Amino acid sequence: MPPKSKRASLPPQALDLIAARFKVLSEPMRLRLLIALEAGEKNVSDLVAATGATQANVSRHLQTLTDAGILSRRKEGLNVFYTIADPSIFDLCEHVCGSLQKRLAQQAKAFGG
Amino acid sequence: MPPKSKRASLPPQALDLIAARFKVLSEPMRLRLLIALEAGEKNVSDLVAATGATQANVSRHLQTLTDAGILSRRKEGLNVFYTIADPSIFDLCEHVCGSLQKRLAQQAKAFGG
DNA sequence: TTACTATATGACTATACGCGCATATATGGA
DNA sequence: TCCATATATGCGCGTATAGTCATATAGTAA
Repeated sequence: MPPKSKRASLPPQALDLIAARFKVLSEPMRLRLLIALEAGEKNVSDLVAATGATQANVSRHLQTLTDAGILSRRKEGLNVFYTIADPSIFDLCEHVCGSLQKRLAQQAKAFGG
Repeated sequence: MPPKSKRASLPPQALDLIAARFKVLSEPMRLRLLIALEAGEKNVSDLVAATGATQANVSRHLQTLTDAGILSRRKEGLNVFYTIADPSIFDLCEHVCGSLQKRLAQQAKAFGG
């Protein structure tokens, strides 16, 4: 998103793209896959083991993340290895987490914690 | 999200919260409302005019954003005014936009643009 | 070739969600 | 009181999507 001065005139198309990006990150299982991949390249079987999900389900989510440009694929024999292609998403996640922590802390205080 | 060193041990519950946050931001209409509100407090009628959406639809999205702690409500007579309660979301949006621009530029170059 | 492994995908179900319509709930004025 | 205005909400529809199961595809080895 452009800086504030230009934001109000964003074409609807651009907002759709930004929203789509957020949507890709809005599934816990996909976040799990990303975190598992932060330590480095892994193949599908590794990710199935790391997440406890079905192989089919893992494959689908990996496809979604790859289509979004967040992951990249590398085929090697029978295996397919996935890597983080856009590390900036972790900045995003940390940002969100900070915001959530602040809010939860406020709520806790309001409750008398 | 915690820094990389602690990220791998995040409880599933935390990931659900983060994913939920992203989901709130994954609707173009909600982004439109946020951008409209960045200029300052507005009531529902203003936002209906600004977005061209139905009053019912605007009300629903405002509720979603308020429940997420992103907006805050202030009632004044017949009107209800909404404000950005968590300005940090704009940092998020800019981050996403930068990432998208980089990727689209690469694709354009790969296409011979 | 056949058998085996790793990954992807078609079909299906269940659920969630955005939207519109109508209506309910305030609040203020005559 | 009665009416108008501003906002919220119950209901239904259509669509999107996560998940599972079974199967297809691709690569390896014998």
